[in-house]
Amino acid sequence: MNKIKITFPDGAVKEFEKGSTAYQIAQSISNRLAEDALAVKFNGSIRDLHRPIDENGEIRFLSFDDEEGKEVYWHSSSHLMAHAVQSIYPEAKFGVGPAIENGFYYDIDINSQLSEDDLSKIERRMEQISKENCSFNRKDLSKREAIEYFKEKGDNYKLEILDELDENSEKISIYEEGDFTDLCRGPHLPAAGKIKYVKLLSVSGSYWRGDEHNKRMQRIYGISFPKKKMLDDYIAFLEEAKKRDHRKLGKQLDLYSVHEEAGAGLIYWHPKGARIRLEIEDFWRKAHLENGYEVLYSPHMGKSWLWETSGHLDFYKDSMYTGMKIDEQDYYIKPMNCPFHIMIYKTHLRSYRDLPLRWAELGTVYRYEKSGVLHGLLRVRGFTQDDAHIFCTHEQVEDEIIRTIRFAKMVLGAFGFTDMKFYLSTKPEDAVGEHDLWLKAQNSLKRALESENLSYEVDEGGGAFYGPKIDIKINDALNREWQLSTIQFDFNLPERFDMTYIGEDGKEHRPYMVHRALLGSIERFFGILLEHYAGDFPLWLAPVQAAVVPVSQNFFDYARTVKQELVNKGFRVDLDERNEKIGYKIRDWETKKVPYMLIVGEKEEAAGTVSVRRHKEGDQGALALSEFIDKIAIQISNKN
RNA sequence: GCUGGUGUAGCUCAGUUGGUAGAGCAGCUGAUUUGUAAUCAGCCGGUCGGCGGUUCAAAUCCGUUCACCAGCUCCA
Repeated sequence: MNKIKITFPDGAVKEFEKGSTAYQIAQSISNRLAEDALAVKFNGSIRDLHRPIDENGEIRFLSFDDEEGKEVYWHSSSHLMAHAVQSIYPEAKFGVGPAIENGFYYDIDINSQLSEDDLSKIERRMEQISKENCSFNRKDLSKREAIEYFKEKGDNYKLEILDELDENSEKISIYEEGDFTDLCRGPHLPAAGKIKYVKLLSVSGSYWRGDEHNKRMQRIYGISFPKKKMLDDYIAFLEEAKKRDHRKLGKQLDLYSVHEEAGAGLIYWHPKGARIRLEIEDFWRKAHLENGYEVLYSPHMGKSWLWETSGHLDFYKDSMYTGMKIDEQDYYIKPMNCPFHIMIYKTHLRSYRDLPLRWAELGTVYRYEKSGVLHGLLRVRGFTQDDAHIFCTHEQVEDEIIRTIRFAKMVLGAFGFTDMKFYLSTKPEDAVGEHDLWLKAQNSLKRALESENLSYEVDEGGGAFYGPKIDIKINDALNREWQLSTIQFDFNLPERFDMTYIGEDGKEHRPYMVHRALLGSIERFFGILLEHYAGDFPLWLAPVQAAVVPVSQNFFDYARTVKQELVNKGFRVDLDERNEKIGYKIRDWETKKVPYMLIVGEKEEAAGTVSVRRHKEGDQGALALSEFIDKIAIQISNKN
């Protein structure tokens, strides 16, 4: 048989010569398809467009709109970049160069330190090579041949990779692109010419195989697109993200600070930042009390007994702040709240009738984070978790998980996060607890997600050592993903602290324990929220909700009565009594991102109105003060 | 923690080959009494991140330390 049958995505089946390439197949359908395709998926596996096809099967052509097509595009781009680097620095040796979520990188070993200027040099060289449109040619070698080849080149990195490849199961392939050759599994674009718009973003240090004891390499990050508009949009996105950086906005809006002299990773909340935090916490507390939780407070430190019992001193001592001696006893600052909640649990003999217990605390903890990982509010050394522990019976646990998921959706939704993804993490290798228990727990998490009709991804082996978990990630206004909520089983602590309850049968049983945080930490959540809203907080969170701006000193009296009335109604209002022109004041309050300005002058005083100016929108015209009050009261209750 | 980079006034930033620090904004004072994104003038403000060294002389060169930035690793 010299014919093969190819099935297309629309169900059509056509015959082709055996050994036809995917490119030829595409061409026979339409030249357009052949031009747009980046690679193909044949019988479920991705391949180059130019590899011959010898068997019947299903074919799908991948474009830049497909995640997989994008990956091929960016992976080929990383090869193009390496090619360009090699032509400028012939002595360069290459590590790995994969596609990543947004673009690609390549680890490069050269002696000179690369700068921004060098990046644009490499960029231009890439454009040149792209114009030459040299093709990516695949060659299949045996492992022996490949080793021979890279030995000759003196390329130890590739030899090291080859060394770990399984001789039998994998055919080794290399790709040639002009005079550049690289060990690679592929697939690749047909030719470099498809890579049109390239931006090299940064260069930074990395290590061979990510191990700091190994040789240091330089990693160049870049991104590329087939259309100019796509690149422009991406660059605009980067600029927007930079503008929203919470560290920048935090300073600009006077929300928080960190002090070199006082300790890295420790956050100082200024009045306006604290005001927002207060609103977040008030909402949080009220929501918990309304949803069957009770609120606890616990100490910031405790004797070493707590941490020996919990196991933290064994497992996590390096992340705990050094203990201190008080009355010949060792004390530690708490890195988590759980043992304290367990202490409260154990103050009574608990009955199955008491369960479930849902105990929440805004608990401030301290963890030693390595200096290099600190990052504004997102990674700090002292932070307040919106922690809760649910103690329940085996029968109750599934309902409790469902309740928690619903509650999380409500709480996150209040902050404008409605786009969320769910992840189920299962048993890791170094787990504690019986396998049976794990399976049961994982199944109840799974059933909870499914009964709520939530689609989720499974992270095999991604659970904590003490239990499986559900994580919730949200997408912010720039469509960036952040992990906020986590719901975790714990098989470890109930055992270690010997927690029990008396069941219906009059016997002692071990309660189930579930940890959960919805916002994660208040600090980190605040940073994410700040970037999400770009500092334009909704009215219910805004530290100053309205500024009363008199046109001149003649109207200060009226302005004061306006302010007072709003303050009496519980709104947060500033009065601008500065001796400045109105244009100056408006500009100033706009830059402070205050949601409303109330301009008052002769007309307003005579009519008992205020001229309303909405932040970013401008003049809204005059309203009677009472009308304005009604309007914002509604807005606040809708959390807009 | 590791690699590279950065650190100058409250903020944003200038500062030539080493000769002893400057702008704009903010702040203060005065004039102006203002109608929807910057009124004018004057003044105040800096151990040039800290410590140590080289030098007649250091913001500038060297060492060290702290902090920040990008990334790596890590994130119970």
